[in-house]
Amino acid sequence: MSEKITIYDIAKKLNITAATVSRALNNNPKIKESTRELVLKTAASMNYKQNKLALALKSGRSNNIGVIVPRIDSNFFASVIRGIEEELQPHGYQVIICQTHEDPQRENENLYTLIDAQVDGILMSVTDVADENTGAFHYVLEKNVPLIFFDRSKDISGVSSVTINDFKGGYIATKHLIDEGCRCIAHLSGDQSLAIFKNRFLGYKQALLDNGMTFKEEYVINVKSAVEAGKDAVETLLKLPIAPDAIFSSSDFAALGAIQELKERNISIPKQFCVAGFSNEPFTKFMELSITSVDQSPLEMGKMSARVFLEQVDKTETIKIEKKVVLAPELHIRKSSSRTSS
Amino acid sequence: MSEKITIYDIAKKLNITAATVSRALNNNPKIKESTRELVLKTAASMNYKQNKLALALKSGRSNNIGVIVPRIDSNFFASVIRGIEEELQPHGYQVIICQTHEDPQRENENLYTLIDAQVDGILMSVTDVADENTGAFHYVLEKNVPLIFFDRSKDISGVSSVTINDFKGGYIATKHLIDEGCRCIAHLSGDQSLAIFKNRFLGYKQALLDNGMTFKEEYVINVKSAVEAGKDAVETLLKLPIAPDAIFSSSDFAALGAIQELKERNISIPKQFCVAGFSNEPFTKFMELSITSVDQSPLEMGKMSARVFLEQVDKTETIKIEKKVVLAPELHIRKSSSRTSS
DNA sequence: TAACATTATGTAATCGATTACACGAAAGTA
DNA sequence: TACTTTCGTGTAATCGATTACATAATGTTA
Repeated sequence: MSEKITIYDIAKKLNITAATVSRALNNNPKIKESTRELVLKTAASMNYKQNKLALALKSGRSNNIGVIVPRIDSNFFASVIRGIEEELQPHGYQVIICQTHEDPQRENENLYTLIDAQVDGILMSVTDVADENTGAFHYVLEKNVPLIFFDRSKDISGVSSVTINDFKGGYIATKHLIDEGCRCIAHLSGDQSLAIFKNRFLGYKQALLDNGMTFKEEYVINVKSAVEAGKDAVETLLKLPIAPDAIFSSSDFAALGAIQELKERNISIPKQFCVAGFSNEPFTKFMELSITSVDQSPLEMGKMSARVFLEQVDKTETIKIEKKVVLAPELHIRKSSSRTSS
Repeated sequence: MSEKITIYDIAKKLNITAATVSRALNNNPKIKESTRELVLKTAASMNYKQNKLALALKSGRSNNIGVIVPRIDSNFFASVIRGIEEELQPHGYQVIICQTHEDPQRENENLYTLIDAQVDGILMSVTDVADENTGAFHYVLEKNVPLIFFDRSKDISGVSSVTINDFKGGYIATKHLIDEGCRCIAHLSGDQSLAIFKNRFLGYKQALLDNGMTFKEEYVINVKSAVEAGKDAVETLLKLPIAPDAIFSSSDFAALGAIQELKERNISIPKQFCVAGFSNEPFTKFMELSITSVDQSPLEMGKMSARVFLEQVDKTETIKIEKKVVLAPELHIRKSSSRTSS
């Protein structure tokens, strides 16, 4: 029914060559004004649409960029992607989504697939930072495809990154708990091979030390980012000789679980026990007992990553710029830790 | 540094033609076994990767599919996209994301852009159903690109859709409130030009009538899907001569706002007042006073949409199949409406 | 008017892969 | 031995656009 209209069809109709049509459509100054107008009018009337694939093949640029995340149905990653899409759309780029489900092999496959698909850049949040196998990453770099890490990054030369200052995030959350009068603060940490969790932990530790409090290993519990894990952690913590009176959790979900378990045990929040989480998930502010949390400004992170990509893509290919953007975390103080103001 | 390796490079090295290389790589049976092995080995050693753009241009299939949603950072849409990605990834398709921000013009632009980019199919949730301007949609259909609506659909011949039974969703939620002993149930509705909201409303109405209750216009309030809107609605409802004792909200966010406002006024939930929402947003089950809500199984909706696409794409192009898949909603009963069980 | 500059357009290669058709060589058949 | 298949590979067109180079048409100058 609708045959594809190409520049050859236009050329034939006007008794000129495809080259002239192409030039006319691209506003090449060497084309006579009358010809240009004729071509433009004819193209419109024939409902011509440029075939981007042909253009991509010729130019070597697909105008697609790939985004790799552990999973898309998390508020954080979805917001980052939103930021990326909004920033790149005006520049004519389309965003291709890939998920790793925290599987390093999936991550590798995604990288190869995206390069195969000739994307013009890859923005990603790394899944397994500890994995020594950086083959796929170097493969990307060899192809001179800009690679940008956001949130979770890996230390690879030539790769830019956009992260938040997780150390500071851990620090201000912990400092806040101290300021609220908490004397013994526990920490629910995440996978320490990931810099984000490591730094949140280090920020927590430093805040304790800077404020004359002692740091003890047994108050740090490694948890998965899940409600159940938070409950279990509280159970463990309350068995300690000296029970803590506050928790700084590197995950909002674990913080929620902790709160649920504390309530179960009739421990009053924030009076007897304060809790702060990390990520500022939407639910933290919806709760009746709203949860204090560190915001990571995911939308801004996405936009910034996109901007870094745009900078890289314009540069001469031979120059490797390595830009490290670090965004500031922001503590949202809510009921779960507001003794003074409530 | 890393020049792109093409089949011509392999051909030159082996003193054969690119055609033979292509055939060997594609397991064409006409190729001598020894030649095939040689080519495969050489290709591997030269680190050859097929250029998908060239393939796409030749075959007319990009192996990309476009997904258009109002916004990606909503749990519902993100989950649908997750489902789509997981179902299509094994089939070699990449997912391109577009957002409309509820702007019909953006929606049109996205449609044209995706077709320009030669996607093999478009899966979308419609932004403005009332808009009579279906030009972009027909443009897609003329190009014989499979178009599938999910959740929010528009009635266009030749277009398949995957939705949930919103009527039933509204019905079972309302029936549940009736069963809990509520005598006067209000409804927070959404944009009635969207079938999903219209049907939730109709289900609500029918449940009332089927159970000997009277339906009154003044108990139906049109709200935006936002917390504030829910609060305002409660304020309005409580001013009525006979105040309602329950709310069925077509949005979880409005339901949350309603609950907050009711609590503010010291109305006890669920004893004096029951509330049920729609969408089963993550926060509904996290609340201390968890919120009853209708689940739309977004992941399943995404997977199903992808499957419908896969069916369409294989068929001969001339046959227009129009498949309407309707998923069953599921009511998750929680504290905000559990008088009997709690 | 001859010589030259300028302008607009045509010719053909290119991007990288696929594939209908052609063709030579080997194998099978009479 | 002569003829027909079969097999494996080469030739060249194709997908749709861009662009270096060639060339025709027009204008300018001495």
